[in-house]
Amino acid sequence: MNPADDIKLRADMRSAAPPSANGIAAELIAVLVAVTGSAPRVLTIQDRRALPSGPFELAHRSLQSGLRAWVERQTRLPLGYVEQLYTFADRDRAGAAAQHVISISYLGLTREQPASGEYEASWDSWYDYFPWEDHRLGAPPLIEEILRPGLKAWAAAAADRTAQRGRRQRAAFLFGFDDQGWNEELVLQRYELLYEAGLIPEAIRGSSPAPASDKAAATGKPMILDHRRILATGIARLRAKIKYHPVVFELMPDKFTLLQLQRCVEALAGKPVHKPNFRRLIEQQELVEETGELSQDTGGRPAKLFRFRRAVFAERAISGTKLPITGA
Amino acid sequence: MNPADDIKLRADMRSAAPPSANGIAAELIAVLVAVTGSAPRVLTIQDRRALPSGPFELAHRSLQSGLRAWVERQTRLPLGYVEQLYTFADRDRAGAAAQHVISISYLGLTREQPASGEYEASWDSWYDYFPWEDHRLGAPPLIEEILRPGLKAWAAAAADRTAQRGRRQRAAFLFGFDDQGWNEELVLQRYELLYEAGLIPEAIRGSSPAPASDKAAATGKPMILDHRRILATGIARLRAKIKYHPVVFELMPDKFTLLQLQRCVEALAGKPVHKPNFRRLIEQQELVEETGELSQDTGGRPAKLFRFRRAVFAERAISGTKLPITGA
DNA sequence: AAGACTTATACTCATATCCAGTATAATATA
DNA sequence: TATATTATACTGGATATGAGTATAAGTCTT
Repeated sequence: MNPADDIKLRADMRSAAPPSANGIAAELIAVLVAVTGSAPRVLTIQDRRALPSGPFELAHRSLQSGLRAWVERQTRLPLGYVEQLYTFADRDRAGAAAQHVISISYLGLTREQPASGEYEASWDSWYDYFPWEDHRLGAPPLIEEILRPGLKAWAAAAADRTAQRGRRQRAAFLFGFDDQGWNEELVLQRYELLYEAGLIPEAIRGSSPAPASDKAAATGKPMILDHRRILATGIARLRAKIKYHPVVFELMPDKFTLLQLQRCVEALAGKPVHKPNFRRLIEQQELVEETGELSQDTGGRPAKLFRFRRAVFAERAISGTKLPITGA
Repeated sequence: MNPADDIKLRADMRSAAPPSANGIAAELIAVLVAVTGSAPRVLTIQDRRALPSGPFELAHRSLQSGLRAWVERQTRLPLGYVEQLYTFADRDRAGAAAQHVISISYLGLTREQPASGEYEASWDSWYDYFPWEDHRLGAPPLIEEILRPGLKAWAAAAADRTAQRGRRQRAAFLFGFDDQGWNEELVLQRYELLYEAGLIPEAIRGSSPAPASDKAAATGKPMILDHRRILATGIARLRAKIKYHPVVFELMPDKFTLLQLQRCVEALAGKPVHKPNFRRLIEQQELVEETGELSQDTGGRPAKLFRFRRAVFAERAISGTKLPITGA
């Protein structure tokens, strides 16, 4: 890809240090997540086509604290939870220009804030980028209508019969064809399958994000370079994490109803959750306590407001919690 | 690339490639694991005080393939499974010299080979470095005899009563005091607790690994810099992984008995496994198939030899498997 | 004001999973 | 021949999990 592009992308977020003759440049890429109501959101820049990234600075004690400081300075968002995702240095990921760049990606959770308006940053539903991942109202029609035929064609194009069968099985397993069930954690694997099958615009080398067409919309909004892959990694990690780690609360306001909490989990998991079981697990584990107040804007019977018991966080953070999201 | 670079598996580990004026140096650190009989082993160099590391080279398509090539050339070990662990760039991790170094650590599984004798590399039981992690014969006495008093003193030294209580609880939870149960996955947390409590020699800044004393032996063999922390990360990751991913087979010879497989799992988990349940799960999932042969050197009734069904690997690698290791 | 509708909250039940214990078969060794 | 060691098979019980149903307490519509 064209170096000029690359610079411009980050005109707003400060440019990464250019690689010197001997050394290697390092940059941080952040997947910042918030949830508003029932929408899982991710912070993007550059007309929603890029994840925020910034140079690695040596001024900080650790990578993590460096990222934290950088994000909080740029967006004024208080970061609740930060976790390293993956480090990339693939030679072909960005063409010649990026050969000497190491990208360290992070997942960060925050409460959405109107702030961060500066730098043309915006919060977008992550299902804009992965429309096939939202199964809260059942499997999205586009899977049967567009992805399945596309994957079928790709499978048929394999060299021999064994390879064809392998491709079909892989596609069927990942996308839950033939009632195989939907495993919401396989976000990255699904994206990479579609990529391999040529259904993702980014897969066409050197192509700049194409203008939106109907078909393109079905395979999700593109991003520059491999940013969509990094986003997929972040979503997958978060979906896995919420099952045994009380990180959901980092995304909630101070006071919330149990249904709000459930909606938040559903937004992340992309799956409906059984209400009675959800409540049973939450209360059983003593993760929350009543505030004594009631929420009036439920539209029905007022709901009790709860607060996360920060006290348990320390212990539960290491021991783990449970949420009723079926594995496969 | 220059072979001379890469060669030495770093005879003198201290200095990674010197950072240039503008750039940053990157290095790879590998936690290579094998299992012999009932001993979980890790490949070390430098008189068993360091993990193998090497420079990051730009010649490879990806970080992962770079690591693979490097390890296989250096040790002649076929790497079965490779996974990225974590990327460190902590400013204080190695003193001033390493300020500009980014370390990318990897976990690699292999079948142990007498090879790799070159470069003073050796295979050591990882319980030499973490003697408190081996609970196959029950909790090691050193926990009650040495660690518990040490942790108790550390807790008492906290500022106020609340902090004291917090420390006590954390220690009790991590080490399973008062019958809280042992969670084998918390390897890193336990190491860091001991580090924080000043019970780990590496915690004393600038101290070179002290000569072995009785007490030092109880807190495990030291390593240089933060290598022991990286090893702890690798062990923790592997212990978590074997529960839902069929990676154990990467450590087994082609043909094996079910008891050998169980011993391997026990070696990694540091916990005994219930034999009937273990066998049921393995066979139920059709992970293995009989070879038809029998092993005579069991000492008792000859055992059937099994072989891993590589066919399932592809699917199971994404869907997951189960092993009967109790979580906590 | 009545009825419909939405949401909160509580309870029950069947099933799957998992843990643990026990029994028996086949071989080596004393 | 007796004993120890290992392989292999079977059985019961506690617990977790998934799904369904019922009732209470409000709002909204007509």
